Amino acid sequence: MDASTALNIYREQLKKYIDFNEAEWIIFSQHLSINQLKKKQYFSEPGKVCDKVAFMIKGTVRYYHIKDGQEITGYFSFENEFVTSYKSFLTGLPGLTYIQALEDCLLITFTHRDLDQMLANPMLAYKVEKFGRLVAEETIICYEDRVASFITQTPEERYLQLYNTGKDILRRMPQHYIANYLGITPVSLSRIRRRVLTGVK
Amino acid sequence: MDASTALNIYREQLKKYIDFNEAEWIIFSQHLSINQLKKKQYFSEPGKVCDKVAFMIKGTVRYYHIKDGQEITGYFSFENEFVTSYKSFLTGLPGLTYIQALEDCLLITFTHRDLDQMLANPMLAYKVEKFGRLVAEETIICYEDRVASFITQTPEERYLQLYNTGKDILRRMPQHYIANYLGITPVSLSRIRRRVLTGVK
DNA sequence: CCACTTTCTTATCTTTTGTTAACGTTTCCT
DNA sequence: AGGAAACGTTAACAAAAGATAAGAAAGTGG
Repeated sequence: MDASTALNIYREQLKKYIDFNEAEWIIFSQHLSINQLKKKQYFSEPGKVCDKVAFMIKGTVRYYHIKDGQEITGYFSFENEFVTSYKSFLTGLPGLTYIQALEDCLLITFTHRDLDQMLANPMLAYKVEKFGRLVAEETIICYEDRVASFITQTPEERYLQLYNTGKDILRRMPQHYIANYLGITPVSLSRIRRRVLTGVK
Repeated sequence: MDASTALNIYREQLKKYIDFNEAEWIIFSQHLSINQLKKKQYFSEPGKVCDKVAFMIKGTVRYYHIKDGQEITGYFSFENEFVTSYKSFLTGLPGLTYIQALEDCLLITFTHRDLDQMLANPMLAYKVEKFGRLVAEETIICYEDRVASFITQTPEERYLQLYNTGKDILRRMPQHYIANYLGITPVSLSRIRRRVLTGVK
């Protein structure tokens, strides 16, 4: 895929949040970069500041932490979703999360510095503020549901909910990553699946 | 406390996000209401749209769901924090959460309709957009940490972290609410506390 | 001030999850 | 193609959490 196709996809997807006119888009797009990741490359690593927000044109990433020498996968991103270590990006402090490409990825990114420049530009400031607010609000809604699932549901119920709504994750991610995502071990998820899918035991 | 004192506190606290000049504040504050809740009254209830964002001047609330006839407390808000059922407010759809006063509360609120009016007012739009973005981003950071705690920590580790950083919750909330907040039962938290605080068993 | 509710702990028992290890299968890499 | 790594399941055991109930302590509201 060439750069201009990718940018057009981005512009189209952004209409969900904000509709730039031609003049605005010319300036906005000057702050964008194309970023390609080979499988297993990192978009972000613990100890480093994640100073970019990416939009996934093609590919998938997973977010994971290391605890006691073990990888624990907390999240995934797919096509047409944003990718960043939000807290690190917003605070400018080093993050704790690996963000790793699971397939070759094509990303469109802007840096925090570019964001600041856009917010300082009267041509763009208002729409970029709105863009930021809407993306942040959408993110909050996802988190609200996710936290509620940890508070009110058992691991088995979380799996069933994912089974009914999370086809992308189930289809495209290995099961031991999904187990982490649900807050349980891979062995435990294997047992839950036997209970749920076969009715045995 | 009288209304003007409360509004001054609000204005002062908002400086963390945005600094309104006199003219702006006059307009902004016309969209604010004072809202008092007696202990046990509800700020929001399941099945109803939460169409207000509140700022807590005085008091505390808890957020809870009902599951299988049981209350499950998911969150708390204290003085100088925002209070809303974010998803319901943003989508305009009925929420699932009770937000209940645990003490008599003094709140400053604006409705979604007022927010729309402010965003439509060129005098305020830019600063209110920014205000919304910054509050949303702060909320995301809290959620990111909270989800990480469910993914990477055991209930005991979550309790210890709260013990080291969450003095307000520990000091002001009954233990069975805290248990829910940590994603466990009150009985289980009582056992964890014995293990942790006495070293027994 | 007294009854009533709420809160917390403890005990017992059951269920679930974690841990570790083994095994077969699939996928990956060169 | 062939060796290595990754993946999913299962088993056995230990550890933890859930459910339920009982009782003590603290707080609440007439």
